[in-house]
Amino acid sequence: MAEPKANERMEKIVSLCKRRGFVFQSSEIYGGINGFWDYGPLGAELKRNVKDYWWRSMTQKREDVVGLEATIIMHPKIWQASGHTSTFSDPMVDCLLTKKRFRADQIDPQSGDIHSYTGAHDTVAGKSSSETYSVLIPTGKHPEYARKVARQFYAARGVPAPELLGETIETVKETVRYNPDNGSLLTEPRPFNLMFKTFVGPVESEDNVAYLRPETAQAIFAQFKNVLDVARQKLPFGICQIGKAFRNEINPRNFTFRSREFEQMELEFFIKPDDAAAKSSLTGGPGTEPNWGWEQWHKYWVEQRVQWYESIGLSRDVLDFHWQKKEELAHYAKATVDILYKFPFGTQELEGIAARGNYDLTQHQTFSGKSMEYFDEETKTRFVPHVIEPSAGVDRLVLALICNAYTEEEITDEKGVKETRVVMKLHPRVAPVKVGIFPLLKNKPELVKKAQEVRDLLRAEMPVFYDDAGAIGRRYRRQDEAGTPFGVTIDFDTLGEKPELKDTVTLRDRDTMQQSRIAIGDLLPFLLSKIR
RNA sequence: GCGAGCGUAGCUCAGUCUGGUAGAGCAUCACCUUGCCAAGGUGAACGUCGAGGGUUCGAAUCCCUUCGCUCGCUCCA
Repeated sequence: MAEPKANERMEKIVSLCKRRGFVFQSSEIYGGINGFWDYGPLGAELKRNVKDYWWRSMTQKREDVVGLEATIIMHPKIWQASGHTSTFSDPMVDCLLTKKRFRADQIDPQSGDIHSYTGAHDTVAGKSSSETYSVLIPTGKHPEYARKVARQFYAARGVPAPELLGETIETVKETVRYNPDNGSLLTEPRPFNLMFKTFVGPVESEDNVAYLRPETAQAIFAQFKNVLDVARQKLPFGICQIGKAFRNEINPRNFTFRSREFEQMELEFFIKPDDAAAKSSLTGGPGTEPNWGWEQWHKYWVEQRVQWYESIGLSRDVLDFHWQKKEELAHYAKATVDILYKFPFGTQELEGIAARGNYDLTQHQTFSGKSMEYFDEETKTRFVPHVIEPSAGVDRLVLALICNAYTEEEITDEKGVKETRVVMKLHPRVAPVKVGIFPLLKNKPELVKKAQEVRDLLRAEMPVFYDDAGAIGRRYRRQDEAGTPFGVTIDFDTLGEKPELKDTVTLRDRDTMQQSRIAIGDLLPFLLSKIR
């Protein structure tokens, strides 16, 4: 449960995101658009750092994963094969009395007597309604049951003491048009297309309907054979992709957490089926066992991913893990682990790591008629590879990093005055700006000149922010809110006022506010070691 | 999609009940001041009060519609 305090915290975070330029509402000048968000200067850097680091962790630091960048719009058959066309367009119906919503295909067929009315009026109040309405009751049940429900319906439409008009009774079998709970008529089924639809080519005809992808994963399966042919990889190996996905969420919520346009980082790690793996003696990728089955690979990837989160500042104690129970699993999944973050608005999923068997490749083999089989030279067997899928939401992760970094500290200065310091304790790896550079005083040209030299030295290698406005303490605090992990101040000692300190600067640590003296020549190696 | 609440300067909010042509604090910019942890001085800029329509001599304020945000329900592949 989100307590009021948690809600307050979230509001402060949203406010800081706007004030400092992490996140803006999309199309704000036109009143905004529900479920879409933009990243401002700091947010864009932060998100890019997250994606770059993930990409490097997958493709650069491993031998056994290669990248892919596929289009957002693909052949519509892909979504038939994946099952999205059917499961993403459930018709929904609402109860006309209670407004409760049902999936139309989940209503049990019922039989009984339908009592229909052409309207109702209340002569005393002088109100009437000509809306038609009907109620289903089991055959033989007293008609008053139906009339009671109908009176409630008309009462809710402004007829205080309704006298029912034009009652007719009809016996029906196997209807799904009535609410099983109270017999009330439901609305007409309305399609809920959770995939964004568009048309390829200038003519809007049913023949050229296409969809904006609701996930990036299917492109990996669809291109599996091509990648296999060119990448000189043997099982086990993975294909990863970062890209936009689109879902027409019924109800976007919780800031950027559930957006209609969002970005995913997905890996499909292909492995041998257990029986083929058991016969194997060749080693796979670095640090891997030759004959691991899907359970071991699944656990391996869960651990890999948790370590990755730790390396950007999300420790195990702010994460949560949910091993899905048998009955929660999608029918094709053998196991799924959700990695969750404890957001102020509740503990919510960042990443799902699913063991999907060979379901997806088999589906595409069936729908495309093209073989998805892999020939294992060692065991001389042919099979459709199985897959482990770590699938993470970039925007959710960025939001988690922002929430996790947001810190308010009570500071007591030397005069004993208390104040609050707001600091974004982002890990240096993902922080948008790595170092702030400040001349102690801006009206001393020699300080400014030296500070600009330091700025030019560093900005070739990392994002820096140069600031000479106002008091030095104020500049430090401004960078605290931006999450800049280090501050460098150029003072008169840098210029050689005390000869032994010539060409040294003050290095200030964001989290501890500790200051130390460091030679300008040592700055770059020091900073690079912290941000890589 | 339903219900409730909210929407006024970059941010936090007052003003709305009792219509009379928009305010505070912080932030921003310039100059002065500045000797390492923000809120000294002087000056400046900043809102068609979410949008549209209506009532009225006159609307931030009353009415209707709409968009957005929050919470609950629903949904969650």
